[in-house]
Amino acid sequence: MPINDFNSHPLSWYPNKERLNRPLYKSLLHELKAAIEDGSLLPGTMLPPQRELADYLDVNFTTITRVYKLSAQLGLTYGITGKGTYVSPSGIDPLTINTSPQHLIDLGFIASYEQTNYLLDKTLRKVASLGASQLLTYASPTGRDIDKAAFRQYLTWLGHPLLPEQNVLVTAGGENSLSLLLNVIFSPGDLIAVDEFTYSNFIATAKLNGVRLIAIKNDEQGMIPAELERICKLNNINGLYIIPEYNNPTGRILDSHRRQEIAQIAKHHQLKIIEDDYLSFLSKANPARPPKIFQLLPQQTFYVCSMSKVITSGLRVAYLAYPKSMGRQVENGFFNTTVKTSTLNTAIATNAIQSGVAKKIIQEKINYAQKMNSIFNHVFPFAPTNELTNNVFFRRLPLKNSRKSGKDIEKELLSRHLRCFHSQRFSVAATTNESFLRVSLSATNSRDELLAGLKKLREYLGEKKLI
Amino acid sequence: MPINDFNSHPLSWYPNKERLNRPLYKSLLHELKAAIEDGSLLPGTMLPPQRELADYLDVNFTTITRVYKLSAQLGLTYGITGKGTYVSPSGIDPLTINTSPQHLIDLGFIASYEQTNYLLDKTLRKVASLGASQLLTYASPTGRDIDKAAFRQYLTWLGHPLLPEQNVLVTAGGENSLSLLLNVIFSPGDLIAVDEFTYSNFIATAKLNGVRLIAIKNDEQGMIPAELERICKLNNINGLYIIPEYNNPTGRILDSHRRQEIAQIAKHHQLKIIEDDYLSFLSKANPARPPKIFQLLPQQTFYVCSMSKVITSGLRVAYLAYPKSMGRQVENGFFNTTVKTSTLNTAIATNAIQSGVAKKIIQEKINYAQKMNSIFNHVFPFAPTNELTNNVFFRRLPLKNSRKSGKDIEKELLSRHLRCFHSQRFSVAATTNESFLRVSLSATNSRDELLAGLKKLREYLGEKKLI
DNA sequence: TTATTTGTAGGTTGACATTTG
DNA sequence: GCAAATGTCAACCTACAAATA
Repeated sequence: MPINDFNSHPLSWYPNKERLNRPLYKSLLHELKAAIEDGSLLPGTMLPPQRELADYLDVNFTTITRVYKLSAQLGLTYGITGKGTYVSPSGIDPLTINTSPQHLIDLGFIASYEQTNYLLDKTLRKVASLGASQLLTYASPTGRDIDKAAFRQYLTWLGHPLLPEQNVLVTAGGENSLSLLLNVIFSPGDLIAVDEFTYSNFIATAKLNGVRLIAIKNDEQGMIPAELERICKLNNINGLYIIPEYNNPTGRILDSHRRQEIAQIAKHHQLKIIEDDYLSFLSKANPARPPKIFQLLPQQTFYVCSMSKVITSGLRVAYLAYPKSMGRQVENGFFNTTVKTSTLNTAIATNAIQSGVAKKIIQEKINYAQKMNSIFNHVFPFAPTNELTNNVFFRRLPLKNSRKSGKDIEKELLSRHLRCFHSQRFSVAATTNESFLRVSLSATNSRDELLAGLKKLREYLGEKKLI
Repeated sequence: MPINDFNSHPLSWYPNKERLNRPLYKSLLHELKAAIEDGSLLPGTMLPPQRELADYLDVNFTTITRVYKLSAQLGLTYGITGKGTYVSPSGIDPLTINTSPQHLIDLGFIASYEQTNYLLDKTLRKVASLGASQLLTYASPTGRDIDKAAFRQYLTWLGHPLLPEQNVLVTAGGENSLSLLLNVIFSPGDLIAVDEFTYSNFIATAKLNGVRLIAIKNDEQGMIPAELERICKLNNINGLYIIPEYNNPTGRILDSHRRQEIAQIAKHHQLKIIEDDYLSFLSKANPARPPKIFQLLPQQTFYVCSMSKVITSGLRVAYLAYPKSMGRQVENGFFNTTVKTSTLNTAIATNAIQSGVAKKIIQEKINYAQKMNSIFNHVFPFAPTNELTNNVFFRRLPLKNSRKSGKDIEKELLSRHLRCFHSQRFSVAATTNESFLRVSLSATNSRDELLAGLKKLREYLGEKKLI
C-alpha cells in the first residue's frame, strides 16, 4: 500500500490506475505516450521520480525504470541520473527538414544555389551520347575505378588527399551514407557522441536505427575536447558524429588543435568517427588549412563527402571513404540497402570533376553565397561572424532568452509566411543555455526574396523582443 | 555450487570460466560469439539448455536467457520453446548476394538481361537534351506527379491498377524500398513472418535493422495460410514479407485463393504486409490473373515494384505504393535515409513507360528468359516446372538429402569455377527438410556460357550423387 | 563536504507456454 | 494424456553512480 500523502507532493503525471493492465510496463508506456501526444505532458516537463510514481502506483520502482527507458528509446523522454526524467524537446514531432511545399519565404531548408545547374548541360549531353545505356547494369556496385579516381583527384585538389588505406564507395548522397553507417557499423542501443546542436536529419535517422545520441558541450570554437573525454570516461561511447567545418546549425569550425585532441580521444576510446564534410569545397577558403579528421585517424574514420553542394543536389551522389578493414561490412551493407549508385549519375559527377566543370560550379556557388551573406549582414549587422562566414549557406541568429518554445516561434513565423528553424530542433540535450535561429541563405529564389524575408524576420524578432 | 555430475551429460559448449568477468552476460555473449565465429560451434548445433549451462557456471538461469536472447538478436542463434537453442544456419557468414567479381560462370546472381539496354539509348538522349539539368534539384522528393502517373499507367497496363487510397513514392530501387520499410515501419525486435525460403538480401537487411524473421512453412503452392495463422496466434507478429509471384528462391506462385486467405489473416492480426513484386511484368503471362495483395488489403500493404527487371537494373528506380495513412512516416523516413531519387533517373523511367520503350524491353527480356529456360530444361529435364516457369529468371534444382552443408556445396562449385547458391542461404528456419540449388539463368553473358555452366553443374551433382 | 534525491544496470524470482517422450 | 525438459517473460531486489543542495 502507498504510504505517502500524495497531496503534499503533487506528481506531474498521474496515470489512470484503472486503465492499467498487465503487463504493467507496456500499459504504462502506452499511457505515457498518449499523455505526451495529446499535450497533457509538455516538452521539458519533469516526470515524477521513479520511486514516487512507483509508490503511487504500488509497483516496484524498476518497473518505472523500464517504462522510462523504453520511452527514452522512442525519443519521447530522456533521463539524467541525479536530476530526473524529462519530456524531450522535440517530443513526437518529426525533426525532418524537407523542402517546403507551401507558399512561403523559405529561410529554413539549406539548398545549394541550383541556379548553377545550367553549367551541367554539356556534361549531361556528353554522358548521354557516349552510350550511357551500357553503364546501366549491376556491375561495379561500389563505383568504377575511374569514379573513385575522380574523387581522389577532387580531394587532392582541396589539399586533403586520401590515404592508400582508405577505400572509397560511391553512395546515393550524403543522407544515404549516414543512414548506411548508422545501419551497418552501429547497432541499436549504441551511443554516439554529437555536438549539442547537430544536423537534425542525423538525429532523426539515429532514432530510426535505435542509436542513442549524447550531446557534447560546445564553445564558440565548436566541440570541447575535455567534455568529449569526460563523457567517454563516464559512458561506453561507440562513435562520434562530427561536422568539423561549418557545423550545421552552428556554423562553427574546429581548429587544427581541437581536431588533433578529438582524434586523440577517439583513438583512445576506440570511437568510430563519422566525419560529415558536406561543404568540403569551402576548405580551400580556410587559410589555416586544418587537417581533415580522416587524415589524423584514418583507421577509425568514415568520411562522408556529399556532392550535393559541390556539383548539384539533384544528382544524389556522395563519396564515402572508410578504413579498408571495414570493407566487407560496409560494402555488403551498402549492397543490401541500396545495391549501387546508378553509374549514370556517378559518371556525370566524374565527368564534372575531371573536366573542370565542378570548379566552375563551385566558384559560382561561392559567388551566390557571398552575395546572400552580405544581404544578411546588412539586415543583421550584430549577428555572430568570423573570417570564414562570408561564404557559408546559412547563418546563426542568437535569441534573447525567452519563455517561448522553439516550436512556438517556428509556428508564429509560419503564420507570417516565413519558414525558419529554431535551435531546439537541432538539439539532443535538454540543457540548452543557448537559443538561436538557423537562417538559411540558400533556399530563396532571388536576392529580393531573401531581403524581404530577412526584413520580415527582423520585424518579428523586434516585436517579440527576441533580439 | 554446481550439483550435477557434468561428465554424464556433456554440454555442447563449455565457456571458459576463467575468462568470465562482470557483467556476466556481456562476457558470456562475447565468448559465445567467438565460439561461433571460430567454428567451434557449428551451424545447427544445439546449445546447452539454459538451466544446465547456468548450473555449470553457477549463475542464475535467466542470465543465460539474456545471453541467448542477445545472440538471437544478432542472428547468431535462435531458440524454440520446449526444444532448445540452436546455432543459426547462416551463422555469421554474410548472406549478401552480390555481383561476382571473379572469373567464373555465374549461376548465382539474378541479373536482368542487360543486353536489352541499347533500347534505352534514345530515351537517354531525349531526357538529356530536354534540359535535364533543370531537374537536378531538391524539388519533388517523392517524385513528380508525372512520374507517379507513369507508374499508375504501368500497373493499369498490367491489369492491377492502384487505388486512390494508395500513395506512391519513387525510391532508389527495390533494396532501397525494403531497407526503408524495415527501418521506418518496423522497430528493432519486431517479428516479421516470411516464407521458409526467402530473398536472402531481405534476411540480411532485417538483421541489420534488428528485425526478427519467423519462417512459415510452404508447400508446392507457396506459403501455407494455416501455418501463418498458427504462427500469428502463437506470437505477436508485426508484419509479413511476401513475394506472391516467383518467390525468390523457390519460384512458387500463390494462387488467388491463397492470396485471399493470407490477406484475411493479415487483416485479422493487423500485419503490415510488404509485397515484393520484383518481376511484376510477368503477371501478364499468368492466365489465372490472381489479384495483387495490395488490391485485397490496400490499407495494410506496402507494395514494392522495382524497375530493375522491367527497364534496367542500372537505373536504380523502384516504386513504392503505401497506405495514405502512413504518409508522413514513410515520406519523412525516405527523406532521412535517401532524400530523393534523382529526377534524372526517374524521368528516364517515366519516359520509357510512356513512350512504349518499356514494353519493348519487357518483350525482349521475356524472349531471352524463354531461351535460357529451354536450355535449362534440356540439361535438367527432371527439374520442377509449372506452366509459368518458361519465362522466369532462375530455376530450382532439388537435391537428394546429403550430409553436405550448403556452404560446402557452394565452395566445391566455386573450386570448379561455378557460382550457384544453396537453399540454406535463403532459409530462416532450421528445420529445412527441403534442399535445393537456385540456378540463375540471367547472369551469364551468352547462351553458350550458360549451357557450359549447366553441364558442369550436372556433372558435379552426378559425381557427388546429389541428384 | 556530505547527505539526499534520482536514474541506471545487473542479476534473481516465479509464473507460464511449448515440445517431446 | 501427462510429466519432464526447455525457453520466455514480467516484475523485483540490490548495488551503484551522478547531480544537487
